[in-house]
Amino acid sequence: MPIDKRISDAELELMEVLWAADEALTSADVAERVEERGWSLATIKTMLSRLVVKGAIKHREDGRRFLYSPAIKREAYVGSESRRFVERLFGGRLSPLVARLAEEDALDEEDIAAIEALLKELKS
Amino acid sequence: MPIDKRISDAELELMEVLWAADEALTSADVAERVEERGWSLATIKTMLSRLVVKGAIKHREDGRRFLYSPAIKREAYVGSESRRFVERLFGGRLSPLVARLAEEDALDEEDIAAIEALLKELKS
DNA sequence: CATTACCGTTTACAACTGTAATCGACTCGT
DNA sequence: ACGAGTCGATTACAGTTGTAAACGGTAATG
Repeated sequence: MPIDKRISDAELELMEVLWAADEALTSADVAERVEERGWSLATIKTMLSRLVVKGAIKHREDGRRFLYSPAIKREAYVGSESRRFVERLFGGRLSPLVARLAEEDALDEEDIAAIEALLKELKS
Repeated sequence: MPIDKRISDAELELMEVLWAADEALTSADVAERVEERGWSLATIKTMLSRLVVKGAIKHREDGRRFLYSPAIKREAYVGSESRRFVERLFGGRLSPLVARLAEEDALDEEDIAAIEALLKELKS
């Protein structure tokens, strides 16, 4: 199902943790995996609740804890955000984005080669 | 100078108007150019003030009106937002973004050709 | 000159964000 | 069984955003 509300920056970090996990996680598990952010456990619980309300994750009860897991796929989210982004700043076209990043030296050889390979693939 | 605060979605629409104009515009001029959004003039004035505070635009007095113009270049803004975006969702690499959009059929022949040309250019 | 029109500024207010303390309920160790 | 710990839920609170009305001053108009 598609997401109705947007996912904020901080929330996205929790999503990444859940997407990366192969199993559903408790809030404590999540906290442990974003420890470097220095968020209090309370903060993480708040964000998890908000993500549930937004429909981005779901939880299953396990005793008196919740086990959280993504309700949307990363590819779907990333895809819609990407479309939104190129729409917003580049009139829906990807090439001006590539041009801009190239101009900013934000592309290295490896990336260039990867993109070329992708495009070659596409044309077949 | 770099932007300290982020520019919101609605604000960006006003920025686009100012970037597109060849001369500084009054709030009424701006309103006229985003008429289709149905914003009240008051709303537009609020957003312009906020943009001034954010340092994204500046204004020059002309009698008792202000003439607004961008304080940052579109390329600079778009560049930093783009870097931020690929950083946030693709670990700073552009190729996965291209892959994702390709997967979503968000790329047409024309776009692909344009990107290939760009890359060819880059390698020389 | 009084009224009207038009400025930018100030104030408003709800939704969303970041960040967290507190609360009521339950469980676990001693 | 009692206190300590732990859960999720509720409440908090400032900053941002979207959206706009109200305000105070000046300029134009009749």
